[in-house]
Amino acid sequence: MARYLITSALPYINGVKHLGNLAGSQLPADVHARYRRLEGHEVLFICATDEHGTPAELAAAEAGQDVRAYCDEQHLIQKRVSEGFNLSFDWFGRSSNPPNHRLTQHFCEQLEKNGLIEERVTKQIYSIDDGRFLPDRYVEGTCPVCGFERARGDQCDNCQTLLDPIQLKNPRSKISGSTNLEPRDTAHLFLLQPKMQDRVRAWVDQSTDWPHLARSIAYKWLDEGLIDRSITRDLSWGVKVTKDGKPRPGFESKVFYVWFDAPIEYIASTVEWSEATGGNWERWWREDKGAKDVTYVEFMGKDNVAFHTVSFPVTIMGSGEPWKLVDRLKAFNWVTWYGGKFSTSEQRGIFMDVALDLLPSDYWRWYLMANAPETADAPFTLEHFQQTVNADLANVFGNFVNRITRFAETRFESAVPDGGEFGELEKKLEDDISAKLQALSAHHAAMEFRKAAAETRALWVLGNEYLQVAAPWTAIKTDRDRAAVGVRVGLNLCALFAIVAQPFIPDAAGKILDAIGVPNENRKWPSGAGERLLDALPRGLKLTPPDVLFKKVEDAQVGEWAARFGAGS
RNA sequence: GGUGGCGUAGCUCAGUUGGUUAGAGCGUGGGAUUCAUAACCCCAAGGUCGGUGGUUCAAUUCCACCCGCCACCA
Repeated sequence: MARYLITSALPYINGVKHLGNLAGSQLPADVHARYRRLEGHEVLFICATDEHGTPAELAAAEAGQDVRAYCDEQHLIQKRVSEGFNLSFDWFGRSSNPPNHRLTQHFCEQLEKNGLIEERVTKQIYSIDDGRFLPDRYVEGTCPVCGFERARGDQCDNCQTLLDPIQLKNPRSKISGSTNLEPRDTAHLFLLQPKMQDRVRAWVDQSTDWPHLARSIAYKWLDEGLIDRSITRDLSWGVKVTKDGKPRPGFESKVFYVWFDAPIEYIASTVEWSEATGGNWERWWREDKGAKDVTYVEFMGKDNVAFHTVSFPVTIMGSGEPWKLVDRLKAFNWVTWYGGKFSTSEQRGIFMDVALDLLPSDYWRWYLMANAPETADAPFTLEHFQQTVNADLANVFGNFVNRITRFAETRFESAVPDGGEFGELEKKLEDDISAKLQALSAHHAAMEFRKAAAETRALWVLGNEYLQVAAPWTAIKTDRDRAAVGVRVGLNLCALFAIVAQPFIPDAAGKILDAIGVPNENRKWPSGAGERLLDALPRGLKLTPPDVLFKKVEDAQVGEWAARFGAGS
C-alpha cells in the first residue's frame, strides 16, 4: 500500500466553471484518486477555491456584494456543483480561510530570512476617484506606439507591445472610467527568484518522469532566466503582509499577490481538512514528519504548468524547510466549444451547473475522459457527445447489463445460477479479460485517460462478444447447464465491468453493484493474478435487475441544446 | 514577434526508437441474430500519414524550410 497526495488546480472563485475547466484538472484528478483508492492505497485528494485578487473584488462589486459575502456564496455554489459531479475531494477548501493566511505569511517570512525577499519602491497608477491603486490590466488608454485607443496597461492588444501603465496616453480607470489618475510611489515585496534558479533547474533535471510538455515549459522559463517578481499588491482583499508575525510597516493596505498565495492553499486546504477531521496534515506535506513515502501528483491545465514547475517550487525550496514537492504531474490542453472558446458573456458552451440539469454526471464524466484533451485541444460538440454516450454507455455497456440481468430474471429466477462447467470459450474469455485488465491498470497508473476509457470500453465489448457466442437463450432450449454457465459468467462480467468502471462513472457502477448485491469490500480493483474473475459471485445470489442505466440522448435534445448553448456559432 | 505543441481514414484520435498489406471507436454499406435500450455480434469500403526539399538501400516516422491551427510570454 502506497500513499498518494493528489491535488487539482484550484478553480477561481469567480463563477461556475465550464466543462472544459472540469475536464482539464478536477475530473481527471478525481478519476485518478478513485483508481488509487480502489487499488487499496491511502489517498488524500485536495482542492479548493482560489478566492483572492482583483477579479473577485470586481465581480463582487458588480454583484453588489461585499467581497467576502460574494466568495462565501460562490464557494458554496462551486462546492455543490463539484458534489453533483461526484468529485471525491477529501477536502474542498478556500484560499481565503485562516490556514492559508498563516502559511502564506509563514512562507514569506521564511523566504525573507533566507535572503530571497527584497522591498522595493515602484511607481504605480493611483485612481483618486476609485481610492485605490490600479492593477496594470485595469488601466486603459491610448497606446504610445500605435495610437490604439483601448490599449491595456500591460499590453496593447492592437500592436502587441508590452507596456507599463505609466506610458499610456489619456489613461483612465477601467473600473470607474475615471481619468483622475496619478502615478504614486508604492512599496512592494519582490521574490528574488534568480537566486533559486540553479536549484530549481537541478530539481527539474531529476524529474525525469514528468511529461515532455511540462519539462519543456519549465526549461523554457529557466532558459529565459527567472526574474525578481513582485508578490504583493495594493488591494484590501487577500492575505495581509506581516513581519515577525505582526503587520508589516508600510504594508497595511497591501496583500499578497494571488499567484503567491494560491498554490500555498494546496497545503492550507490540507490543514483545513485536518482541523475538520482530526487528520494529520504534516504526514502528507512535511518530509521530516512522515511525508517521505508520499507520492504527490498534481493535475492542471497547460496554462498552469509554469507556476507548478517553477514558481511554486521556488517558494517551497526557498523556505529552506522540508516541504513535499510534486513528484508526478499531469497537464491538459483545452476542451473547446466547437473549436472556439467557452464564454459566459456570449452564452457559448455548457457550464457545470447547467450540465447537471441536462443529464446525470456520468454522461459528462465519461465523454470528457474518453475524449480528454491530452495531446492537443479537443473540441466538444453536442453531436459527438451524443454519439459517444449513446454508443458507449447506452448501447455497449448499459445494454449488456440489461440483456443479461433480464435473461437471468426470466429464466433463472433472478439468481446467479449453479451448474455446468467452464469450457474453452470461458477459458479464452478469462485470458482476454486478464490481458485487458492489465492494460487498463497500466493506463490508469500512467494517467492516460483516453486510453483507460478505451480499454474499459473494450472490456465491455468482450462481454457482448461472449454473450453472442455463448448464447444462453439458445442453449436453454437443449442444455440448461450450458445456459447456466453463460448466465453466471455474464453476471460476473457485469460486476467486474462495474467495478473497473467506478473511476469514470461511479453512479452507474454503484447502481449495478447494488443491484447484483456486491458488498463494498468486494468492489476493490482486481489485482489480476489467480482471481476467479468470472466465477466470483456466490451461486444462488439474488439480484434485482436495474432499470435502464443510460437513456439515450435524443436528436431533439441535441437540437434544443445546440440552439440554447450557441453550438457552432 | 519569441518559445512550445499540434496537423494521420467523413469525424475524434492511436501508432511508427525509419523497414513486409498504417490502426481503433464513431459514422457509412452488407450480413447474422432476437436475450436486450431497433440494442448486440460478424464482414467490408475509406487514408499519396499538412506541403516542398534533403539524409538514407528504405521516411508517414530523422533534418531544413513553408503553410494552417492552438497555447504561453510572469
